[in-house]
Amino acid sequence: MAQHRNSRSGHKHVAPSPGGPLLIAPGLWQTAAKPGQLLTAGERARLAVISSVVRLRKGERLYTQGQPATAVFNILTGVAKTYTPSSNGMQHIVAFLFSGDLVGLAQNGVYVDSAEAVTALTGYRIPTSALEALLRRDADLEFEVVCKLSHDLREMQRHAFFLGKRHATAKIALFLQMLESYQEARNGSVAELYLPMSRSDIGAYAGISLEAVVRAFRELTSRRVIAFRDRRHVRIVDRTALDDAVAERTRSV
Amino acid sequence: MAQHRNSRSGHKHVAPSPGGPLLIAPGLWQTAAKPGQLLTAGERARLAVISSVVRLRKGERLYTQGQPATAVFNILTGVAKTYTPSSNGMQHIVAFLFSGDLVGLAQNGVYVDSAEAVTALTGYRIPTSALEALLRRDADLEFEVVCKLSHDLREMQRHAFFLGKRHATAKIALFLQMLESYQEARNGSVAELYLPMSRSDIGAYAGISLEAVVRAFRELTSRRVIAFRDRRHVRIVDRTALDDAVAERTRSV
DNA sequence: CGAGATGTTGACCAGACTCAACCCTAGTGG
DNA sequence: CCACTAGGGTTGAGTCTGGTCAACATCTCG
Repeated sequence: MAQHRNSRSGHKHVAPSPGGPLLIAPGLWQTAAKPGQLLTAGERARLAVISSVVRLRKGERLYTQGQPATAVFNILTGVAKTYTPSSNGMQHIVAFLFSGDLVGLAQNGVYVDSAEAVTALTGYRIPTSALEALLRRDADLEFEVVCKLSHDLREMQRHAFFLGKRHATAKIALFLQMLESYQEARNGSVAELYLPMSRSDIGAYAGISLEAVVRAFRELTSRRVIAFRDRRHVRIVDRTALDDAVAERTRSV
Repeated sequence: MAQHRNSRSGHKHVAPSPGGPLLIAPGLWQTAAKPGQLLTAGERARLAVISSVVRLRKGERLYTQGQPATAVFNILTGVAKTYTPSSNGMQHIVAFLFSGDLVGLAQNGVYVDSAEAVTALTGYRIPTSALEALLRRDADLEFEVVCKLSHDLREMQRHAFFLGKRHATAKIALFLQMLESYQEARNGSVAELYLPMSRSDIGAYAGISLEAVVRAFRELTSRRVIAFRDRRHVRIVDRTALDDAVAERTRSV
């Protein structure tokens, strides 16, 4: 792998080798300073040794539900989704995955869902056998994995909470808040949200039809809570009103 | 390390010693023989050293959302629920916890939800500081925790899937299947399901009103899919029809 | 420039929520 | 042993959201 590194000017070149896997999550029991990258340089290097880089185009599969789970994936850039088939041929989206996330949950050696790229994607492919061996040797690294899994668990709980909302508008409002916190954790503050996924993906994630997604967006737009620049870029205009929408009460102007 | 300290007077001591904490989950990457207890006797003993036994009556709190997360709980007997406040003073139930489960998820040192006993409860209270120290020393034990967290993550995904269902009957059918798999993993095969929680708890878990819960139960009963012995005991009569109900199509017979 | 995919809008209708009444059942005290 | 009570549980009537279907608009890419 790429060995020669420039001197300690503090700058790493990104193009060929991004410096190893990335795990992003807030602290668990420590009141961590800032939610950020969990791994030390050494840990990233050790993980990099056992992993390979993957690149996928939009729409390509990472893995398929029911197949033998030979690897876990760590996303570097781009967005992925995991999904399971639902009732009428539709798919239920389990999660959207961003940089610093781990994908590839297994049970009894088999993937429990399918994953595909929502945008162009780069990431690491980490074989499970090497990963397990490494984890059993390196308790500190493994502890970071525990933190990350705990974080993912909380995120799933938020998703569940969100699916429990009755009104489509509340779901969409919560979805926007979720996206915002994701993008803020990665890119710092954002003036404008980017929606990489299609309307039907949002619907499949929120548990509503894509028409309901559109209606909810229209509702929030007409109430001057959000404003679209184009179909993929929104700005949150009135944060208080967005909170009200999440709480499922109509804003009393 | 201290070996035997359980003869301390004044401290709660379990008469029929349960042998230490219990972690129940299926395998992750290995095609494990049987989904069962993950910990070795040694691991259980090491955990027991740092934990204390707790006993709660029905309705008592384990911990409260927002308070400093000083401990994790491991359930031995009984049922607990975790919940967060929802819109209109209602509560959204995040999960029901059974024996072999871990409760007490934290973020930045603070509990992310509240937990209380649904039935009389016994369990272990494991202080986070001692737990973290132990995990960082014992990678194999920690790996079991990784497996358990992965399992919980899958369970949350099932819950989310379940909340995405449109029809109340489908949700209730899925809820029954979930309860069954829980009880089978613990007690072996069960001829009859026990519902320890109230109808409103089921509604708060399923994201529907308690009236809808009742109506769904009535619907399934009148279709001869299930049969109630009393309000807390159900028997699954027609498994195929139950699957059909989960898939949100009416049975064509 | 055209064709297929994606996004938007409207009309209609089924199903779940709300509200309000009533029915059990377990637990209490006479 | 029984009457009483409080809390959950059950049922019904009316309202309203969101699903479905169908038409149309817009975008993307060859």
